[in-house]
Amino acid sequence: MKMGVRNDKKTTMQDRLGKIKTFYKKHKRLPSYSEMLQIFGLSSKNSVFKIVSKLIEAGFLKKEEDKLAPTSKFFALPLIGLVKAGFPILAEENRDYLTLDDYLIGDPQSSFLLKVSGDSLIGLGIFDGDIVIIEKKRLATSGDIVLAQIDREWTLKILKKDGMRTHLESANPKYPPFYPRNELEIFGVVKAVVRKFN
Amino acid sequence: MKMGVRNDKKTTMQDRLGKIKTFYKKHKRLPSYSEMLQIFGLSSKNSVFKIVSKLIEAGFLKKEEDKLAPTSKFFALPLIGLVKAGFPILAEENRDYLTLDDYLIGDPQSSFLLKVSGDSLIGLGIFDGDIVIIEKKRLATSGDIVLAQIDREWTLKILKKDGMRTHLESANPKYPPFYPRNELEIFGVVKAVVRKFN
DNA sequence: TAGTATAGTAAACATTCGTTCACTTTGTCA
DNA sequence: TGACAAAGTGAACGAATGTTTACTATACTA
Repeated sequence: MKMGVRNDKKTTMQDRLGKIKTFYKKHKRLPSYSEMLQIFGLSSKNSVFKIVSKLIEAGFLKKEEDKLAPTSKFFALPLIGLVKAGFPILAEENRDYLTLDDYLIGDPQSSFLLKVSGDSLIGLGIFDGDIVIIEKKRLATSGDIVLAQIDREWTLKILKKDGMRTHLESANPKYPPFYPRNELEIFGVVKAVVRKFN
Repeated sequence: MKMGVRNDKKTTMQDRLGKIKTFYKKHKRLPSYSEMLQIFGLSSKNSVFKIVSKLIEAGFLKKEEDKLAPTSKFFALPLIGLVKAGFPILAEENRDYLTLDDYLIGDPQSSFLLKVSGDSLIGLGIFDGDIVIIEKKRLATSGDIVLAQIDREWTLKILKKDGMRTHLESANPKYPPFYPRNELEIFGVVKAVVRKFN
């Protein structure tokens, strides 16, 4: 059996990669070679050296300027498309990889999260309790979901520019459009929404 | 003005923290002290040493077993609640911090992402093009959103157990419930959903 | 069964690491 | 103006780092 060998090797490698991932998740950094010694239960640094070399070859780690660092493949989750009837839904090939943080957050410096309350945006699939990622900015274009202060009251709504005037709308037929009496100040634009089940 | 001093200091610190964050985002690791020298444009390692000490005090970095590592505050985005009329929406105090990856992904090893196609779950706020986080498992409880194979066809639906029988439902009145002719095999449970706008 | 690649051990190495000490410069407040 | 804290410089240090070389044990292949 030709594949037997390669699979055994692979599982061991995956095991070790898993141990490194666990370490990384806990410590937010890669273990040093000495630490890998303990993690792997080995006793020669050269063993670690070889293992790391293979992980670099496999594309999970990399070196830049002699420093070891994880690649994006190290973090990313496999992203698959739902092929209607096809089988190879979890096959190794044709996989994309995606890191949620990178995918969702453009500029971390100017972003923050907001826990949504209310049902005024259910039409856009934003429910009570969802968390939206907001990018701080004072300008937005018509159709953007904005965090704004309308006549001193904070709200999360859809920005609509009809000619000269600007107003806010809900995504729920229950609520009427909001026309500012005096001020309408925009503080940020919703870039993404996330929701956890259970 | 008492605050003037502290604010000036803070911005400098924030600047430097920002530079470290930028480095981290690019290299997926913290810069060494020598690298910080370049990043900060300084020329004595001891300067870096002092700066790092302050960042540790401020709670952005930490040491464990003599190794420098970022804290969760280093990564996290501020999470705020929408106080109806209150002002201090972006105030430093009373802030929660949240890392999306940690928040959304429970067990990275057994999780993968799936790009949703179709409108069968719009009732749950899961739209065409959204990405769901799925945890691999073969068992689920009634009400879970599951990735399943029903009579050889892959689908993402709500699992319903009515007594002995098990079937799948949509979250869209357009579609009828699906009762398996022969087989119904569960492959994973949807733990979260994310959607990017624009 | 002999041959050979794979995995691990052991010791030695220069390099880089973070830290400490002593000193200088800058800026603020009384 | 003088005093004092904050911010930065420069050199020196032991300790830990990743890498190399040489050797051993295991296991698959022919």
